[in-house]
Formats: sequence, C-alpha cells, structure tokens
Amino acid sequence: MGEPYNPKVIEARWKDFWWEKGFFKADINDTSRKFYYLNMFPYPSAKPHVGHGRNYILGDAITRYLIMRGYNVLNPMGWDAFGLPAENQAIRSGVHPRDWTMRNIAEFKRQFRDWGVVFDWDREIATCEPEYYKWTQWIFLKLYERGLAYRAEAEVNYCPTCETVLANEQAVGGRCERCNTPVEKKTLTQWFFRITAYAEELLRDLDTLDWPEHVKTMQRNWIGRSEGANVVFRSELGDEIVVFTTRPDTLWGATFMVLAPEHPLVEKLTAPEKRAEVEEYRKLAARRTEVERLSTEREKTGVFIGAYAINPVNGERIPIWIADYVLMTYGTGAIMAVPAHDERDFQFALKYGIPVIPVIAPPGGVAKSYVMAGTFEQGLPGALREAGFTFEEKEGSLYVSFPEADRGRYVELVREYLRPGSWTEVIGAGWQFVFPDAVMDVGSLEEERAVLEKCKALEPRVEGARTVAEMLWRVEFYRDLLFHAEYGEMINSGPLTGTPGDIAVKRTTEWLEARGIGKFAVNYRLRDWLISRQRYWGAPIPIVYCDKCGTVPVPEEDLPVLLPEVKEIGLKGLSGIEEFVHTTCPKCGGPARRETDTMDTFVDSSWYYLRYISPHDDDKPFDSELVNAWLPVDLYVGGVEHAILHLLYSRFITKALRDMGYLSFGEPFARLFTQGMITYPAYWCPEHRWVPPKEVVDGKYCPHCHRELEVSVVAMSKSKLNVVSPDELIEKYGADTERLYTLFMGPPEKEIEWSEEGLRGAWRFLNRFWELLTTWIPRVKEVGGDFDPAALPPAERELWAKFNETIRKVTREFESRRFGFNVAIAGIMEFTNSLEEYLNRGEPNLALLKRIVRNLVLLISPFTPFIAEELWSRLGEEGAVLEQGWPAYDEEAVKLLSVEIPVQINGKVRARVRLPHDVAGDADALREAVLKAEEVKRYLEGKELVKAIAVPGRLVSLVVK
RNA sequence: GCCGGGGUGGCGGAAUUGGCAGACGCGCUGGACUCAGGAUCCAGUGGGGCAUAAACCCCGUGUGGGUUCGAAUCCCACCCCCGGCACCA
Repeated sequence: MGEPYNPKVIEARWKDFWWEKGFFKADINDTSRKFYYLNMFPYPSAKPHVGHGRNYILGDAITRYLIMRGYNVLNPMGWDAFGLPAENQAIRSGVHPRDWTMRNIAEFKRQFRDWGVVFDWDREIATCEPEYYKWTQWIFLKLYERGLAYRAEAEVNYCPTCETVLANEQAVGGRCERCNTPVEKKTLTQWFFRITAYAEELLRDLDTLDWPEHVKTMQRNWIGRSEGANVVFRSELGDEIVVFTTRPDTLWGATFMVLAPEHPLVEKLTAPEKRAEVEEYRKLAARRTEVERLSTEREKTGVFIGAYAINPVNGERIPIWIADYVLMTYGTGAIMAVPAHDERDFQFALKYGIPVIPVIAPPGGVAKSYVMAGTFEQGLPGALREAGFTFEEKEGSLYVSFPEADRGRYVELVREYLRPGSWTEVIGAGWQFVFPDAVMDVGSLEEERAVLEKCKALEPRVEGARTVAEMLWRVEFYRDLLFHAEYGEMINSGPLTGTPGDIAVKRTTEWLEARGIGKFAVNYRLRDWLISRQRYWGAPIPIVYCDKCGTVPVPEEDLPVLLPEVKEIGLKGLSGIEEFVHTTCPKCGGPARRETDTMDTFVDSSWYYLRYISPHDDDKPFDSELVNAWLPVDLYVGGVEHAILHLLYSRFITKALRDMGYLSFGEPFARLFTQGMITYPAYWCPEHRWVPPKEVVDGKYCPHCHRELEVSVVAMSKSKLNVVSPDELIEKYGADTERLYTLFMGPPEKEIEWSEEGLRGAWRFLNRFWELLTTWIPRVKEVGGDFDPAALPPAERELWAKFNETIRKVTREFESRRFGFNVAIAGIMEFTNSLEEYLNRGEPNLALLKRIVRNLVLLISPFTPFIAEELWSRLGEEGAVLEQGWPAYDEEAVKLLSVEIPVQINGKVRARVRLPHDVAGDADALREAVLKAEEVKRYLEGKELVKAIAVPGRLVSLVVK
C-alpha cells in the first residue's frame, strides 16, 4: 500500500526549492536558446483569487515545460502599481497608496509561492518605483522631442466621480470604465501622444502577428480606416468647407450640409437672425453627456444656420445646418448630406423637410408605381395585364412592380388612362412623376421644387408636404426604395451619369481631382491618446511652465520628477501640493510652475516588457543590444480585456522607440494568447446587496430576509463578493489540486465557471496517482537494467504503446497554439487508469514500470510540480525534475502493436479486424487481409463487391450490392 | 446594423483536421464501507428498440439540402447563441 497523500507536508518541502535552485533565473547574456515568456503583469489589488490563478498557473506550466526542453527562459513578473484604486483608497482611509500597494504586492508574492508559481524575481519591477518611472518620464521626453507628445486644448471625457479626465478607451459606451458614471464633457488643455501618426502602420502590421484573430479584428475596428475623398465646398461668401466622404459617387445628391456644432466656421457663417438659436443649440450639445449623445434611439436634432453652400459638382445652393450627429473629432467635422443614400441624412432630411434627390440606382432593378383609386380610367388594369405588367389591386388602387427596362412602356401606357388633374409616380432608378400632360423627373433641386409645386396645385391633400420625399414617404409601398446605401449605377449625376456602381467611387474621385475640387483621402477612427490625469498616484509629466521660456521639458539628468511625499492625499492630486507646483525653470532659473498632471497608467505598462531585460540599470531605460536580442516577446499571455488598449499602446511605443533608433523591431509581442476569465455565481438581494455564495440559503435565498436572490454567473470580483480564495482550497486540497483543476476545467481560452465538485475530481485523481506511485516506487527504485520493447508480451506492449501515445498527446498541447491542457491532463488520467488496471492484474515487468513511472512523473510535473518533485526524489533520482529533459515519444512503440481496424460496409461499421501494425499500415495488404477475414466474409456472401477503400492504419470501407 | 467566434449527452468538453462520435472529468443511478456521510471505493450512464441474457438493430453533433465509399469536420441556404464595435460621414 502507498501512504496517504498529504499535500501540506509535501508542498511545504518544495515551495522555495525551485527559486532557490535558480531554475527560473534567465541567463540574459546567452540568447542562443532564448525564450521570452511573458504574463501580463497584474494590478496588485487586494488579494488574488482563483481567477487570477488561471493566468499564472497556465504560464508556470508552460515555462516549466520550456525549461525542461532546454530553453533559456525569461519569465519575469512585476506590478502595474500606479492607479486609481490605490489613490481612492488613500483618500478614504488615509493609508498612503505606496503602503497599500506594497502590502498587496507582498500578498500576491505569497500567493504565487503557495501556488508553486515561480518567476525570475531578480527582475521584479514596480511601475510606482522612482527607478522605474524615471524612465517612463524619459520616454515622455523622447516622444516630446519627436513631436509625438503635445499639449492641446481638447474636449475631454471627464468622470465626475473619479474627478479625472478619461481616455476615449476608458469611457466605455459613454460611461466611466471604472465606476460606470456617465461621462461629462469638459474643455481642458491636456497632453496627448500622437498615436494617429502610426495608424496606418499599426493597422498594416497586424497581418504579421501570430495573435488570435478576434483580437486583431478588434484592433482593426478600433483603428477604423476608411477610404474616400475630401471635397471642397464653399459657402456663398467663398469660405472653404472641406468635407470627408466615403461616397464621392453620391455627390450630386448632396442636398444640405452639416457641420459639427463646434466647427470653427459656424461662428462666421451663422446669419444674424439665426445666431440666438444656433448659440443655444451649441450650448446644449456641449452639455450633453456622451451617453445621451451616443444613444441610437435618440432622434437627430439640428439647426439651420441661415447660410448656404455651393455644391462644387453641380453648383446647387444647399443649406448649411449644424447637428450633433456630426463629430468634430472625425474627418473634417463637416459632411455633405446625401439623404437618398445615407440613413442618418435621410432621417434628418425627412424630419426637417429637406429635399431628397436619388443619384444611385437601387439594387434589384425593380421600379414601383402606385396608382391611387380614382385617378385612372376603367380600362387601366386590363390594359396593364394585356401588356404583361403584374400588379396588385387593393381597394381600387393599383400597386405595380416591373423591371426598370419596362419603365418607358409603362409610362406611355399609364399616361393614357390617368384622369385629368391626377398623376402617378415611378420610383426606382430615379423618381418620375407622370401627369396626363407631362412627365417630370426629380433629378435636381429645381426639378424637385417644380414637381412639388405642380402636385400641390392639383391636389390639396399634399399641401402639408414640404418635399417630394415627404409626399412619397406617405406611400408605404415606396418606402423601401426612397433610401438605400448600396453601390449602384450613378443617375442624375451630370457628366458621370451612367457610371456603373463598381467603378463609381474611383471615377468620381479622379474626376474631382482633375478639377481640383477634391482629393482621395483616408480617415481613421483612432484618436490621439490622451495621457493626462489629474491625480496623485501616477508618474508626473516632466514638464515645467515658465513665464519667460514657455513650456520647458525637464532635462534628462533631472529625472525622475519625484512624486512629493505628503501626509494626506487630496482630491486635487498634484495640483493641490504647493511645494511641488513651485519650481525653477531649468532654462533660465526663474520661477516656474510644474505640470501637475500624471500620466495614464497605460503609459507605464506600454514599455515594461523592455525594462525586464535590465531592470536595475540606472543609466538607461533598457539595453538596446540585449533588448534587440531578446525581443519581440515569444509568447505573451493575458486577458482579452486588454485586447485593444494596452496592446495597441505598447505597439505604438515600440514603433516610436524603433524610429528613434533604440529598437530594431516594430512589434513587441510576436505571439499572443488570451485566456478566458473564471466565473462564479454572484447573488444579489435588492435589500442586502451582494451576498457571498456561501451564505446563500438553499441555493437561492437571502440569509437576512429570505427573499429569493438574483443569480448571475460572472467574472469573480471582490465587489460582487463572489471570489473563491485559493487559501482555503490549498489548506484543504493543496496547490497541486487547484493547479490541476484550473488547467483541466476547460480550454484556457474560454470563459468558464468554477466548481468545487470539479476540483474534488482533481483531488481524487491526485490521491489515486499518489497512492499508486508510492506503492510501486519502493520496488522499481531497486530495479536496474532496461528492457527491449520488441520483446514484450502483448499486455506490456500495449501499455508501452499507450504510454508513448500519452507523451505525444501531452507534448502536442504544449507545442500547439491552444494550450489545451484539459486534453493533456485527460490523457494522463486515462493512462493512469490503464496503468492501474495493468498493475492489478499481477506481477508487473519492473524494468518497464520503472521507465513508465519516471517519465510519468516528469510528464505531470508542469501541471502539479509539488507532487512530481516529491515522487521524483523518492525515486532516488539524481537532480530535480526541472533538470531532466522532457520525455521523448518513441514512435516505434505504437508499431509494435496490433491494430484494430474497423470495417465499414456501405458506410456502417459492421466488423473489426485485428491486424499486425505493418499489415494495417499498407493499403494493399490491409484490403486483402480484411477481405479474407472471417468476420467480414459473412457480410459479403451473395453480394457483389463494388468498391474497397483501405485507409492505412485507419479503416476499410467496402461498398457492396 | 457591421465585424469576429461558436452551436456535439444533464454539464465542462474530446475526436490525431474527411475515417469507430461522445475520450477525460463533473453530475446522476445502483451497490460497498459506515451510527452517519455532502468522505471514499466499485459498477452503470447519448436516445430508442429487442430482451432472461449475450448479442444485435435503428436514430443521433442547431435546421434543410449538397459533395463523398465515408461528414461533427468540406460546400450552399437558413435559425440560434456569445464577444467586440456602433450617429466614424
């Protein structure tokens, strides 16, 4: 019998062993077998939970494997240590953010140690240490020198709860990412990094990265490149108004123009009688929060400013409006509005009575005509039918649909039957109005007006309509043809009429360029990165303002600009600390004021992977030569939540540093793996707020009021009280069990729910594993000598083959891009089951068993290092597990085995034939052997064999009649 | 709306990428041990048919069609779910 498994004793023995032995210290000067493995460093908030564990346990397993493969692994860890929670906590409790942060860091390190997760701790960094943020400031200065850091007055997102400015990316859906408060607008002078200068490259280089497709897609969407043209409109007074459009082919349909309320020309262009109204609207727009503004439900609003612009392609005079659906921050802050082919413009035009002129033929090539009851003579339906037109007749009205090609015929025909004073329309590729005495197009503003007037004169019921479009909109039958955003043949477009849809954009752009009124242009959704934060706990921006010299960067030798030591952290951040603000100008020595903004913490984390290479270098941020040798990071692992911000910023900083000559590469992370979160039920009581799962009564009732609780399975978070602490689990089951279960629960990429039952499955397995191995280790320990696999009897052969199959399976998962350790561990479990069965059968082959036990221990070691190290030492082997090579897979082993070949007859598996490996491996021999086999013959009797397909090593498929 | 990723037992998920669907684990059912067990061990477990039993048969990977000797896997159409973005001109 083996002894009982006691993880507490075992784990205590090895906890510090791996670090002390130096297995996790990278040899930074040897890059011949280098592997830079990197976990995203954590923000050290309070205590880590099992959800944090997923990331680090995964990484630890991978690095242990790599070490055994003989790689010189760099696997560092550090702390994203600046940030809001520390500061908010400080304001509340008076504990200095540094002390709070350091306590948490200690807690994280203790947890890692308990987990058996080891890093190269000699390279530990914390972004809040002066020796680190000195270089964050240095990077700022370098960007400033290059014009990539600049100060600008900008309308910014401001969170009234956090009392700070937020980056666009932190204002998620118009709400503060941290506290969910609706974001307000404020105009402030702020620091920006010019990430847009790299928009094109950031987009293009995504193609070179071995990253999950969805992450690349998210970045592509975020950068949001679109091609089109800038077109120069002019106001009636001659002011240039440039608009960006992706649809220059719709230019002839521009019936109005919209400027963003903040557009600089608004001031000048507004007519005196409109000024009050315009001013009011601008104020309203400025006050509106992002949420309101972004709400898709909201109806579009705007104001006519009393001025007109001239459409350069056709000289049409079109009204200029302002509306907040046009953003100052995208394109030129002004658009040409083409209501016939843009949904927003269409809504706007309909609401404010602005004409619509179709200029692109709709897809489908179908035209429609509605002939109202009472407007036509008796014979029309019959005549239509006779002429081959199909239509529906409802309450005396006709609803006719026909191919565009029949338009002429239809118009001729219907005209004959129209009663005097009536008309009908043909709506399709262009809108036509058919009167008994005339046919009129709606192809220009002038024609539109003429049609409208004529209709009004004939029919008092359309009196209220302000435009033709409004009139037509009343006819349900036409609605799907009044507006569309597809590409199609250009119509009503002067010299370009008739241009096919597939070349319309290109030809129009060329046409505009030839006339000097427009130019091909590219626009990005990406905005510059706003890095200013009005806070204390961050890296101060190293800038001084001098009355004489202006904006002066702090000289490099004066870095770091230290955070002032203060007793109490106030709400005003650095600006509230007088001693800090007042300084002398580095240029003239006169009195000056310091910049009091600190940098966004994403700046800290946008370059930390470079610092790990020489973490304690006082002379420079990093050693270019070593960094160029070690980077890009071979494998970067972290949560998807950083798919846009952190990764995009890091890529930008890398490219900027490369262009300054400090780096030889332009992408920091060659390969990325994103692991999913661990979820757990969170219980909500309307009265008693969040209830910890353990206190829930009968799985659903509040322990205080017995009300039924609302359950949601969500990512573990302290605030929702649904975290599972590793401490209790490790106390009860040991770290190996937590590790094993964490890796076994499912593919690491996916989000998954934590389950203590599942954890107990891992616990049971480790107990069996331990007992089995400790039972036999004393015996195999004494055995010497080897064995010849080819000479093994069948049962042993099979075991040996199966074991090698297991090695292959486990190895494959480490080498794959999915790290499916759930499958690898399942393989180990499966093999352990077989081994147990074999050992229960009788006296085993001890030489074989020894080989298997040794390698099995090595095989499981990346997942459960404690138990592996303990068993390894009990085997009496030299050295530690991490000093052993990774078990090799013996391909020959499987070949010793006979193979069971399924035989399909007409697509159904009807028999199985056991054959030697070499027979099964050869198509001809296999086919022959199977056809001769007794169990197959009975299916062939009296039948004709039509086809026999043999797949070597797999199966045989027979077709019979 | 646009983009991306998916639909396999009661659940998490396997399936060597076109070759025995459901590995491994959880849960469940039955049994053992026990004063007891939410501990542990053993057996069974996709659905259905037949049934003393072994065996055997049919159905089955979101739906419908197609390609193929053979489809969870490839193609076409549709339905549903998850994630991201969303007044970006």
